[in-house]
Amino acid sequence: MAYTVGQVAKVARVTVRTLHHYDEIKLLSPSGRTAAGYRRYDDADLERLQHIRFYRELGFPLEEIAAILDDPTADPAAHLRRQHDLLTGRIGKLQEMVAAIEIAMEARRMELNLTPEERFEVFGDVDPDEHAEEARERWGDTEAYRVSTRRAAGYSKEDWLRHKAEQDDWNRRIVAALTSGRPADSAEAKALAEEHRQLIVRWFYDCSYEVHTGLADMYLADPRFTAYYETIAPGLAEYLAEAIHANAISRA
Amino acid sequence: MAYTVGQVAKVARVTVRTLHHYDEIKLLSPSGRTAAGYRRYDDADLERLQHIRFYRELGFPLEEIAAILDDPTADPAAHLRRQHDLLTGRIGKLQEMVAAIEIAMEARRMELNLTPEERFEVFGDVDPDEHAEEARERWGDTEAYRVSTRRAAGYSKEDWLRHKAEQDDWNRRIVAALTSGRPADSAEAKALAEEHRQLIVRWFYDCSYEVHTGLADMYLADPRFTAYYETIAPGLAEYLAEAIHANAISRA
DNA sequence: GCTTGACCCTCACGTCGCGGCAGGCCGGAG
DNA sequence: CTCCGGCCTGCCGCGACGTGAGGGTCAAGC
Repeated sequence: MAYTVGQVAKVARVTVRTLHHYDEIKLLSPSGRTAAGYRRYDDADLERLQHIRFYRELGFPLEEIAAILDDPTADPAAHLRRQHDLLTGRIGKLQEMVAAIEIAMEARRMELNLTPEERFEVFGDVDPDEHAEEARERWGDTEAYRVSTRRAAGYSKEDWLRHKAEQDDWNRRIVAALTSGRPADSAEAKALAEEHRQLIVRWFYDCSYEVHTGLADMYLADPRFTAYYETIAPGLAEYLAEAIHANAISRA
Repeated sequence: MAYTVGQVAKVARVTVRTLHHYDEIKLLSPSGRTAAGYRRYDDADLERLQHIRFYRELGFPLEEIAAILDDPTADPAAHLRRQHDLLTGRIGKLQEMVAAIEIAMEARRMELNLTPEERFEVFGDVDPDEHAEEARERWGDTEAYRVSTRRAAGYSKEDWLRHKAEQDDWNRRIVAALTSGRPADSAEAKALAEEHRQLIVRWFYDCSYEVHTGLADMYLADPRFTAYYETIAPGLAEYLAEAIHANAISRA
């Protein structure tokens, strides 16, 4: 029930120096000392340290942690609830970042560039300035920049032409399927959805069925992607999204 | 296409000082300067800054970020893939922490204490020491500590007795349902599952149907919780878990 | 042409959360 | 009694900026 600094450090995965520091700033002072001046920690100290570690892990400054832990109106259960909320919030934020990365990957794949503002949106809310004022320039005229980044991506010109040919071929075939009235859950449409996924895997990044259906939803939710598909054929975004979902389900 | 420090700082949500710092350590030097010595950033600089921000957000030291970004063998697409992987990894870690919090909440609810080692398990892998050597002492004899923490939780003695009565009543009724052979997806069992959830909500923490089914899985996966329910009645852990799932489905 | 205020520059010192080492005092095993 | 590992208290250093101080720059309005 009583532990030395070393023991505490080991079990809590912190260094002895850290415990000294916490003692110095009175964030966590051991409940007692031995005659020789050795720090003695008890179970309550360990519990406090666990909470400290938790908030620290989430990036809270030590001073704030002290305020949280010394708040007399918060019982232990409240701390657990708060931690639970914090975690789910963080997870949500990270999932948004994942979504942003997937957007970036798809934007790259479609040779569609993002404005600087869009590229940083993931890191927080934008102050509702103009924002879409200069939205026109995101579609055009940066051909030179595109070419340069394309070179940087490590593809040779021939690779790129081959990919473009495959992509064009696929485009033609899905437009044919759409205009000929084949339902989006038909075997043919599903096969085209699967080909779409394979195209991504071969040329860009590993795209599981889960990620693929995520993309499908994105095509509908994000006007930039919807617009991209709509320029190929009206109704294509929705058709493709449905086919992707049907394909994913039938492969599960 | 050309930005001043202030403009970059605004769009990237960093301070001017940070940009100065990145310039000092040559992590991100503006592509040019004006005659007066003003820093001028271009789109490529912004792209680099975006990556820097990303890795920084995930806690990477600047030096390492420089190494990652200056690695000539990594094309832009590879960065996106890497970032995607990093994020999903982080999410996984946070979800484990959520699970640990839920365990802690349930452990608290059941008056079951965790050993110090268990309490810190969430923060990383344990070196496979003895670990369960002294597992016996986690079940017993810390009555005094329990009482003290219970007081700290803000419940009065009467509150606690009322809760205990409710809990005992529920215990009796679910054991009756189990032994009388009522199927776990019967209306009666589902009602008892719902009561279980309400009991948690009233006395401990907000427990959605989602969290509730999470608990059900935990009762089966974690021997500590299984053992707890088994001591009340053999087969109860499984029965309750099934009833909780059935209840959650029928409420969805 | 001149002021004014917002923006930019370069030092340079301060802060936070420790890491790491020096120099010295315990404490139990042999 | 003597080790060796562990503990103690300074104290300096570092990474990633924050925060002025002291001074030049630029576009807008008079």
